[in-house]
Amino acid sequence: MTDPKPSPPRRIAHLDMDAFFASVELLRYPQLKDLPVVIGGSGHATTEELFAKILQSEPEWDDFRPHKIPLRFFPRLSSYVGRGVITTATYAARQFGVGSAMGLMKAAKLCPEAILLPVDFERYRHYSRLMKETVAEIAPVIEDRGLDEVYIDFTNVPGVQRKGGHTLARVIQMTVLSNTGLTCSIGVAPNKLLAKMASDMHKPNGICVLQASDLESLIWPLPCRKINGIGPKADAKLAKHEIATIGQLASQDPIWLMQEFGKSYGAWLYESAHGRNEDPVSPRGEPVNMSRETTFEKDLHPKKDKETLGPILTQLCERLSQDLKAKGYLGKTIGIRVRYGNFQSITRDMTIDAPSNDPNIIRQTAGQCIKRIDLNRSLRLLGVRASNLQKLEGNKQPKEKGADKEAQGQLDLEGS
DNA sequence: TCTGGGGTCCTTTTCCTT
DNA sequence: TCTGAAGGAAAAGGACCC
Repeated sequence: MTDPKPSPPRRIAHLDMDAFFASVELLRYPQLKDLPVVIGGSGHATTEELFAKILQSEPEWDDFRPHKIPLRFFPRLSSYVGRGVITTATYAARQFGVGSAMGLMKAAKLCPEAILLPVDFERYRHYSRLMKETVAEIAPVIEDRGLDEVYIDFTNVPGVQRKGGHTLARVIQMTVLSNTGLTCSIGVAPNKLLAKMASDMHKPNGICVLQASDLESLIWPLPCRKINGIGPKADAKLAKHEIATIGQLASQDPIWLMQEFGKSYGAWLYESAHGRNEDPVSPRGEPVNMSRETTFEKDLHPKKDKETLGPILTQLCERLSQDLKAKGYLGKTIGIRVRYGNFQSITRDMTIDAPSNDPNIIRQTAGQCIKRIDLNRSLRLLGVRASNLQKLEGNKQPKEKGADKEAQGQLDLEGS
């Protein structure tokens, strides 16, 4: 007997919001449209706090509505002091050579007049939820890929047959626009790998439908880096072998790729270059780890700056504990991450007897981990991480062990 | 010279137990 | 008691993503 109903060929969509952070900010501050705006930095005030301060010194100004705030009140890049990078920049800012991941001090030299807005994750999360709820009402099988992206399984959604999914994608695009005020780009293809590349092809506000037969004409001419999973390292290694395009990658001997890049990654490279990918669209499961980290304004020395570092570590542990509690998890393994002045990062972990989300236990364990690093080199970054997570059932809180005396602000750096 | 903060996933190394 | 092999778990590191 044969299968009564052969499963239909997969149709997978990838939805990517257009310049998400910047677009959300422009919804709030439309007066910034067409101006150079960068979003980023770290540790500085929210825009609300900034404006509250500025408005205090301008008693005649009493219209607090965001879209009424005059341009002169917006903070400029030139006035930013400290470390930090640009998370995203508007097109007008990019014309000055300013772009994502660039240091703010460097960007300030290129475009001092650019307006600098702090990252407002709360607001982005709100729009992200709105977008995902909108999509899920039309096509319920979605996979979360961060704030501004989702994969959608179109295969069994009514209407997918029309124009290869183009019509359905248009419906989603229009509904997202109407519910959020934001535009997005959608790619539709036989799998996630190709759908992701397709969504990038007609940006912004575009739709691109790819068939398997488009591989040679549309995918193979693209640079290898366009494959989601080939980063700067792999790309540089491919370039050394004069493999620049996906087509060139596809023509390599798979055995050679596996020898050169490892069995698993090499095989994956070969399959990807041929447009093959069977990954299902699956809703994200439980988180694997949670962490909090911070980069210091200037490098701190574990011994000389002990009084400064201690409270920072304690605060990171408290924030991590709050995160774990808010999401209902316990961590069985607690670890730290440090980055030295030369950007080298190292980690130290420790598995504890009973999983916990207690700030004192996290602090105590992190202190033990710190003892195992080189304490004679200055640190640029310090982070705390909980992994081996276990879901907390109901509202049950774990029995708290006695608070450790050294958990209250002193950096635990010396051997006992 | 500059290089954030969350994450996921994978591979390699180290440590422990038998 | 020592030694070595084997296997698994934990720790460490790295690449990648948004």
